Amino acid sequence: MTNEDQQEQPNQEEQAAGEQKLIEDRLAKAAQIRAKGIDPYPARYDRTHTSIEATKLFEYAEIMASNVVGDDAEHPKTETVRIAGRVMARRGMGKAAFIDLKDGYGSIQTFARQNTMGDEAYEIVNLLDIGDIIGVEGSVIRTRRGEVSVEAEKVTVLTKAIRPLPDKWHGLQDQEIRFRQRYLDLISNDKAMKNALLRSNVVRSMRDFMHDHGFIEVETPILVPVAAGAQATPFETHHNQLDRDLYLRIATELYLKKLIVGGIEKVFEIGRLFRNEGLDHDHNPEFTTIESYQAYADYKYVMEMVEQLVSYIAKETTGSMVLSEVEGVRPSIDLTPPWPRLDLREEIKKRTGIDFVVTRDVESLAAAMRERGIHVEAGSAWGRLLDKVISTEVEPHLVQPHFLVDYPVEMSPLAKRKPDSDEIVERFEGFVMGTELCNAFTELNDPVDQRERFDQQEKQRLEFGDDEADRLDEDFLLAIDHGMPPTGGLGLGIDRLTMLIAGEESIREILLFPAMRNT
RNA sequence: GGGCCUUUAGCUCAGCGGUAGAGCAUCGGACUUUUAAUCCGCAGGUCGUGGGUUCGAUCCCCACAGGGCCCA
Repeated sequence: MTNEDQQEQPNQEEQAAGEQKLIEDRLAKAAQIRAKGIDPYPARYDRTHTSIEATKLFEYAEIMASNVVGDDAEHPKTETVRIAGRVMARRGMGKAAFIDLKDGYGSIQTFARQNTMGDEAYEIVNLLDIGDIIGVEGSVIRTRRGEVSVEAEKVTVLTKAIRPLPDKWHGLQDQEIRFRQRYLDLISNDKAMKNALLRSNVVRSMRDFMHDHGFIEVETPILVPVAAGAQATPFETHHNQLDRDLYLRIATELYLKKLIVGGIEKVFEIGRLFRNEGLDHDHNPEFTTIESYQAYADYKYVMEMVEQLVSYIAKETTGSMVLSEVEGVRPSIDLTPPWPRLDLREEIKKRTGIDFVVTRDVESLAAAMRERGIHVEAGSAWGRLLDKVISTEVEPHLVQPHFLVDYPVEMSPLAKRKPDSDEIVERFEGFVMGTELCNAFTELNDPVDQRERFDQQEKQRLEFGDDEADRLDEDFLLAIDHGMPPTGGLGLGIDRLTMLIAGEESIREILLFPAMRNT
């Protein structure tokens, strides 16, 4: 180690300033540990208990001891345990020290005394820093101040950290560092860890639900020749050997429907989608959805499944279908089925007076919007304008869970028309807290109609320069030419669902590594 | 794309025309039951970057970059 040499050169040591000084101090301690013949980065440690398990073990011992008479009753202690974790705080007192240890499950205090450990073994305690990862072997006791603690017989350095942790009291506040170095957020802020665990539990309970309902989980291509199945701008890439341009998928929809054609009658995929669009509090260029398709079901069936699924996940992850109020963010949200179904046309009429069946062309809809002070983006297609009306005038009112039902065909190129209408399709979207949670419809399985809808989208791309218009996928049309049974399909954003359950307002609090600009 | 706020020690934050301060962490010392340990002492900063105004800029102005919040 060169830093040992540096230690002997006071000039260099004095020159080391700021962060570099902190690092050098810690490297010097690592060298001192090595000088004792101890590896500060050993390969493994046979932990016997987590912090939580060790605490429970002691509490049990305490209860047992309360039934006996004598010294054991006054000072209950457990068998020897080995715990491991990160040093979060140190309270040194010369020949004794208290160290707060945090592991992946919780925290526990350790108590090191020179006369318990022996003079030589205790020296290691003085070489510990906040942030180091250590193992502690000893009995679990309760200190005079009442804290359950592992009384160290042996302390093992498992990893010497050479950079300091954020402030132990204020945690990590800097949002930029929280997102760019999420590990620091996880170490310092309990909420970050809580959200990470919640995300995992949401996905797990979602999988459980789908499997319990007989769905088959699949994985379909992420690199695709046509970015179809949704209205969004894709990321582009290139396969060198095939010398072929490819795209990152913007939806899993069309591949999953091919599997329906193939006879997998209940199918779902949980996976990452990529959309080349801006970032804000609820958009990230990559995000995770579940899409599911069920043969012989229609959108009404899917609606019931969604409210069952979402309320089940809430119950599994929080213990209740009623999400509690989050001060300054939202009232309590009751996800208990059934959720009210609102006819889209009626709801828009109620909120704005606009009847989209009457204002059926761009000019009249734009005029009606201007009349009501709704911003009209010049050159927009009719469907885009109506989407604007819905998102600004209707969605914000849908704080408690609701379904908006029956959309105009222009906005829904993959959905089946209602039997009694050429203009309306069997589609719904679920809303909670004023934002879209899911999108679902009875799938269009008429190959002739489907081709016309794609053509319509292509026309929209040309006429209105709508880069996000859905793309014609011949391969998909070929598939449904062979016959796709009547099918109900669903797409639901998992990050947004987790936001909802967590009571977070930003998707960046849920994504462990949200997209960031270059530094 | 537009507006507003923000960037100062490793972390959390003050300061706002006369080239910087606190708490925690670090470092040295005392301390064998503390838990934001305590007590004494030291050290640590191109004040986001680049221009400009000024005798003098962390502070005022402009541009750029990162972050945040609104709007589109």
